[in-house]
Amino acid sequence: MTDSRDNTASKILNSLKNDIISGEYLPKQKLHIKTLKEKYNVGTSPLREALSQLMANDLVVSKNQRGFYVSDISLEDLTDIYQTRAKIESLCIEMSIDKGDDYWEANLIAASHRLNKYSKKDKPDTNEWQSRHGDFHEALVSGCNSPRLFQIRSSLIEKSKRYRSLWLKENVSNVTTLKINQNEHAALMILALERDKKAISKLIEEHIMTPVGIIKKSLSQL
Amino acid sequence: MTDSRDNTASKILNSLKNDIISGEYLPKQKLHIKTLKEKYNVGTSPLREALSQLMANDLVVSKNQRGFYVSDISLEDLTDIYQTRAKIESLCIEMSIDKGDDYWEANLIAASHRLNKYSKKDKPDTNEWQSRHGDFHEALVSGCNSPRLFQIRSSLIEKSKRYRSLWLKENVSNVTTLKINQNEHAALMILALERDKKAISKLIEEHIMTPVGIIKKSLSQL
DNA sequence: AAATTATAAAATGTCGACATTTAGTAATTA
DNA sequence: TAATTACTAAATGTCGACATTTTATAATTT
Repeated sequence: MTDSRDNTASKILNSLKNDIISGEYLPKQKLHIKTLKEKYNVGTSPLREALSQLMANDLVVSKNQRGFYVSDISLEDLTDIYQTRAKIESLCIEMSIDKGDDYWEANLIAASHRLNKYSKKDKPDTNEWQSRHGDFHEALVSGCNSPRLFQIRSSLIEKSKRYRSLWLKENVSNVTTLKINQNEHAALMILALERDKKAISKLIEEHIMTPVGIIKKSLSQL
Repeated sequence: MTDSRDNTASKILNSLKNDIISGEYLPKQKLHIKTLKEKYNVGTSPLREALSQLMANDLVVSKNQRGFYVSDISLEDLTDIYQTRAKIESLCIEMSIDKGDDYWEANLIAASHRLNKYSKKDKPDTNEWQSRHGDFHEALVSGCNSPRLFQIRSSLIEKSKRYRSLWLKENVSNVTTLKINQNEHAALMILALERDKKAISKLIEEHIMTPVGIIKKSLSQL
């Protein structure tokens, strides 16, 4: 994972990012330079460089002479993130339908199969299910073939994951919660293969917005 | 502009960013730490922190132990940037039409008027025209009311500006070139007020893609 | 002469130290 | 007692120095 050719800043960037996304550091939490230096075993410069990159990613904010903080969250931002994500995802899929070839179709069917099989399992592992779930959605959009749009999509997924992590922290993760929209996935694949842009746009937006209500409820109780 | 409360990294970040976007530093050009330190009169740490943020913005890349470089450009990326920008702009406008109120309409009419008046001027200043042009397009999308989507839009505009700067460097900037799509602006406003999503989407995408052919031609000659 | 090796110069990335600012605590005043 | 002030401790942001790596140049070998 971490290439030894990478410099120290690159090395810790991912750890730091994951720790924020996974909710180990809470919103608004202060990120003490000294503490982080000890935790990640690095010097000042690489650490600050990593934090600088996270600032550009909106995961960290800094006030001059008052250090770094995990960026704050809000109900408005939660909605905005997910809504934007839904629109972007819809856009990606529409472009996929326009441009997607036989390989895109085949790949989609394969990913769908892998997700389906695992969803029927007796004692499924959450991480594995999430991995296959992610792959399925990526297969849906992979035909759009726009690096820049993918980048936007990834960045939004990261930000939304942060909200979901905070919700999962409160509510013990159970796969059944994640499986409720099982039939939606089947419908998405069918509509994709039928190249029904209008219908799939509507469905994917709803699909993505599904967790918002639940997370919102959980967050407003904090 | 630059707040004295800001730290050094924040201060030079904008200068550095503008110098890259405006084409003062060319694609793939090496950014020597020593040279930059002298030019911007700063120490190592703030400079590297600013460069780190620009890395996250895809304007700068770094190879370990081989320093920082201005990120490369390509015809594919040019197309991708503009195409993505067109889609995002279309999305913003559609949302504006859904959500936009009387203030949005009024603001749009005002911005259109300012652009119109200036376009008819005898000896217009390029910067002033560009400013009013930018304001008009911003007025179009301002009703969408999604900070995250705006952020994406801004970031794409920055990246596309870089391509346009490189083209302008070759071809002396003349306002007439920028004015050719005058009537398109009028049409955009009318369609916005008529709330014709389908028609305005089509037009805005074409409008944004207009310069691509010209810039492409210019770049492939380099 | 071409290719390889050895040497010197330049540049990078990291660290620790220092001055400055902020935050926290005790002392003073009203 | 509450509020203000003075003081101490902690933390930040910046700099210059140093070890390491890379690049450029010269010397050596085939």
